[in-house]
Amino acid sequence: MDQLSATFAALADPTRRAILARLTEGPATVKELSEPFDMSGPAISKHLRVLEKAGLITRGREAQWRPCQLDATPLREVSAWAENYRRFWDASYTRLDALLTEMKENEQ
Amino acid sequence: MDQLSATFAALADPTRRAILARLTEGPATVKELSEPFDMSGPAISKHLRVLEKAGLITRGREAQWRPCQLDATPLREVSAWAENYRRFWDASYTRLDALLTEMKENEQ
DNA sequence: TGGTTATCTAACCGTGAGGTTAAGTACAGT
DNA sequence: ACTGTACTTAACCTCACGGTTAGATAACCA
Repeated sequence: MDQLSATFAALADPTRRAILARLTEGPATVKELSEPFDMSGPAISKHLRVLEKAGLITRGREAQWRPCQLDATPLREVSAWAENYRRFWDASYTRLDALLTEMKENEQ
Repeated sequence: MDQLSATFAALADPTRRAILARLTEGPATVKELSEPFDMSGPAISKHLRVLEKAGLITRGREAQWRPCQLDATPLREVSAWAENYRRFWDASYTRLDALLTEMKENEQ
């Protein structure tokens, strides 16, 4: 699976997006991350594994804790990918497109 | 499944992203969209169904054709979501963050 | 040493995703 | 009316996902 697909797949789950949102406030242990969810530990562990494989988090070791930290690097690609479609949803870009089309037609 | 999850899930497949890319050049029939892929018709039909349910394409009817058209509206949400993480990957934002942190520490 | 806490691994389960083939539907052209 | 083209539906297969429980591992604490 390519990087971008892995990133999108990781982001497709609301639990994982919530974990990322929590990590914007700083590192956290697995226990802390699992608090908000009515879900078993292993389930959270699996989500963290998915996020780690997608490169969205990194994990350390401190005694019996495995602190998680956000790594937003893959989101740069997501943002860049979406940007290529901005002109298809952004009204001002649409107007610009229309203007350019009109100019192109007039010059023929 | 919520809208954002559906959008991310739809984008997680490279075939579907390629279809969207093709549709930026204008509407296309199912046959045209399936040309680049070594894949059966029904497989493409399923991908189009996923894209349609995610609101990323709209479909018309013209005789025996079902032309597909890009609708990038859901990508606005994707872009907005990613923007919330920009400061975690963008170097200039990182420097700004560091500066703000330093200022905050100094004023205490 | 024993007990508690944090976390992961293993085995399992139900469901849905992504693919196939075969058959059905709908329209066009002759 | 017949044939071909475009597309969908139905049935099926395989496999990965998201969850579970039970047991293993590792570190701290008394």
